Amino acid sequence: MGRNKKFDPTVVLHDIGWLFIKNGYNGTSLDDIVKVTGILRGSLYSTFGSKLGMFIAAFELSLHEEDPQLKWGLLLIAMLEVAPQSTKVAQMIQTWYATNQTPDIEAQIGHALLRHSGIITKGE
Amino acid sequence: MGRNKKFDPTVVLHDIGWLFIKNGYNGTSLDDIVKVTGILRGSLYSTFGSKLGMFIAAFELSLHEEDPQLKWGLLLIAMLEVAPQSTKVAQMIQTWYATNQTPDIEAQIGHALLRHSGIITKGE
DNA sequence: ATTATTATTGACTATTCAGTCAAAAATAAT
DNA sequence: ATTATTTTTGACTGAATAGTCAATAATAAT
Repeated sequence: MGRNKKFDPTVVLHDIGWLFIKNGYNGTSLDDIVKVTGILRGSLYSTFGSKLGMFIAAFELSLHEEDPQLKWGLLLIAMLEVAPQSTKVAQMIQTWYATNQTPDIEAQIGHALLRHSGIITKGE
Repeated sequence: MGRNKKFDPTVVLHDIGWLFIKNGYNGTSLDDIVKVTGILRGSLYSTFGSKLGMFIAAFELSLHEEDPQLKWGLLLIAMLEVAPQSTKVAQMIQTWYATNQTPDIEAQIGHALLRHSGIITKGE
């Protein structure tokens, strides 16, 4: 009963995820998110609860999906910016790490960060 | 002529550096910096010009010093948070990378990030 | 001792921030 | 068609933000 959402949360979370990757977590404002998604703050808050809720939902989505760019981008931001202020995010990273531990995992992370910061590109 | 500084900029930059490591760049406010250093904003601005100037000075110092914790902490923050909004910082990282490129550099970066985020500790 | 120069002080500003909420709109269920 | 329920809307709030600046204090150079 009542109306249905006008937007697809999954689509919106992709937009939000890429925005966090571009600007960082603390570097992204809610006005930025409103602008990028076209969804007004009230709707965003009623769906995701808080800015942190938006990050967590986008991060979780990225872990259950195929796009490695999105996943690595959000992982880096989660590790460096968000984990210190959210035990839930810290636990999510822990879980991911426990599941994905390989001999070259550190090199993979380092590679992702070098790519993220633009110091190396594609093949390099 | 005129009075000399009451504080040692090098000491202050260490305090600022550790604060940036703890809270991130965008997560650190000038009130935080004032509190930690005991130096009022006017003096900080007349010495370092801007918040970005404070980061750059602390980062540069860390690259010319011995403390690896400080250096790696600021490198991570520089790569993930600051480089996207400062070409100067991006160049500093480039220069550092060109000079310190080794076969295991990516693993080193990944290791530093895992440590920073508390996912691994000391020996692990 | 005077003075020109520099540093300190901290109140102030204008802007941006995350988050709220009452009203309006839409619609699923009956 | 009515109604109960949900979503949307966007103006609003109080707090925090980076940065400024005129006044004051200190002092190095003369």
